[in-house]
Amino acid sequence: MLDIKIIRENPDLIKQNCQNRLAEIDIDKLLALDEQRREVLAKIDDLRAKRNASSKTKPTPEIIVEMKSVGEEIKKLEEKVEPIESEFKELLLRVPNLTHPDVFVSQNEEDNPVVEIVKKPKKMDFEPLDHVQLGEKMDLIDFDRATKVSGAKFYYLKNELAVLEFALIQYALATAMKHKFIPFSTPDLAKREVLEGLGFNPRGESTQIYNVENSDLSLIGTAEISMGGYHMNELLDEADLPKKYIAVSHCFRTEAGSYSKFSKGMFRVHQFTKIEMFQYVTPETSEKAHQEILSIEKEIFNGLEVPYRIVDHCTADLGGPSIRTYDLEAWMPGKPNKEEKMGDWAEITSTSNCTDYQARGLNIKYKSKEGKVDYLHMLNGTAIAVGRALIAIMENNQQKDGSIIIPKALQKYCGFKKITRK
RNA sequence: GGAGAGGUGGCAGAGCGGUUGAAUGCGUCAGUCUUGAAAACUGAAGUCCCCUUAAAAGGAUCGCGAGUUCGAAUCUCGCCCUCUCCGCCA
Repeated sequence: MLDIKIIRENPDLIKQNCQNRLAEIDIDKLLALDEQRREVLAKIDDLRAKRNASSKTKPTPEIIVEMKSVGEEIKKLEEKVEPIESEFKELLLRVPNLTHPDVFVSQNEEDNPVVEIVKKPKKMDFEPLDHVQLGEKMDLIDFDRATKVSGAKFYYLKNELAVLEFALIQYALATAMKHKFIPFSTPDLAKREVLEGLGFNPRGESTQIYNVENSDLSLIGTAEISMGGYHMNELLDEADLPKKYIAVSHCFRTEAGSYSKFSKGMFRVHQFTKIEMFQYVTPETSEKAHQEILSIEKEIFNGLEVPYRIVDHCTADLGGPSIRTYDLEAWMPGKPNKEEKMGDWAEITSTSNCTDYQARGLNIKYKSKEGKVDYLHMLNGTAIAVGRALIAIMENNQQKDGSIIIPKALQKYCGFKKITRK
């Protein structure tokens, strides 16, 4: 969450920021609620001071009577603040983070500037199949039985593709570990307070999150949740920063109301495996850490030999906690673009600098060498989202006969160089 | 799932209705001493809220939430978590 003090002191800036980011939040109402709650809280504090003072001396019968009424007054005021407080908090949680000054301001979500086309798509001298067709032809994915067992937007990986999932995991872990990231395998469920602290809204109307019945647990949509919650309510030492983690988890998303035409097959599903980078850093180093995560993402996808480009989210497309987000978009020859032609760029990774927004929500601080205590900065970034990486590899590396060449970097982890069928 | 014990400051650990924000030890920081360090001695020190240019004052905080009471770390209830034993299980 954002610091209420910043909102109090810069209401116009915050309003403009909300507008740029398509966040419809009534800041005036938030500030009015803030004022109201502080006013009542001040009264409560005064009454409590009175009570505390009296309970330090021996109580006379008269004082006991007087304090009894003070107690009732306090209770009344507490009941009065309660709804104000909860409405205030609910509103505050929805205010997005500030925005990095270099982010392109646009209210159109499609306006993400392309920073760099790192590897261009290669021309194919045959009509490429999409990953669904390839999966069927080479017996690698079973959508129909997944639908039978689990419903729409699930899949079974089969044969070489099942092995490739684990090869991708190992490759992603190994690459990040070269950069001193500590490997993790995480819980796939997390408590509501963790989700909320990180800026996810598990019970909102259009939530992407599955909740577990009769509990306050949710299925995580990303290991950002399990790794972001990892240091909740902790005070870290600056000497121990940065904390660099690389985590494997399953990810679950309801994908309520999402398109199907442009998200065919394995592209947008309810469950997938993802390897995620996460960093806890000092405020001064978070921009550098963000660039580091981006550069590791590039290293990983250079190794996978996939054509890709980098985009820098515009204000309209930024998630609430992030001040800046870069995506890697891979070229997918089997994905139709808006003009219905085959081949389009599609998001395969995303890295965000969430500065102190999540740290404030989860109460994670660090103690500097000088002894100062402050919220630290938190960043996340995809190493590999397995499903989408597989799509990119399959569609770009397919041969005319439907066989698929495995990138060299993966061969030592999966033990084969090509997927072929007689 | 059943039985028992327990959750107190950075850590360990007292306190079990009123002057306790909390003994004591360890650790941390500053000072004295020392060429320097260690030891010893002296002193400082939690976090959050509110109000402030600042300081001071005030409030909250002893797992979380509710209750009893003039007054709760201390009593009651609910929840969460940890440990020991039993059962079950990959």
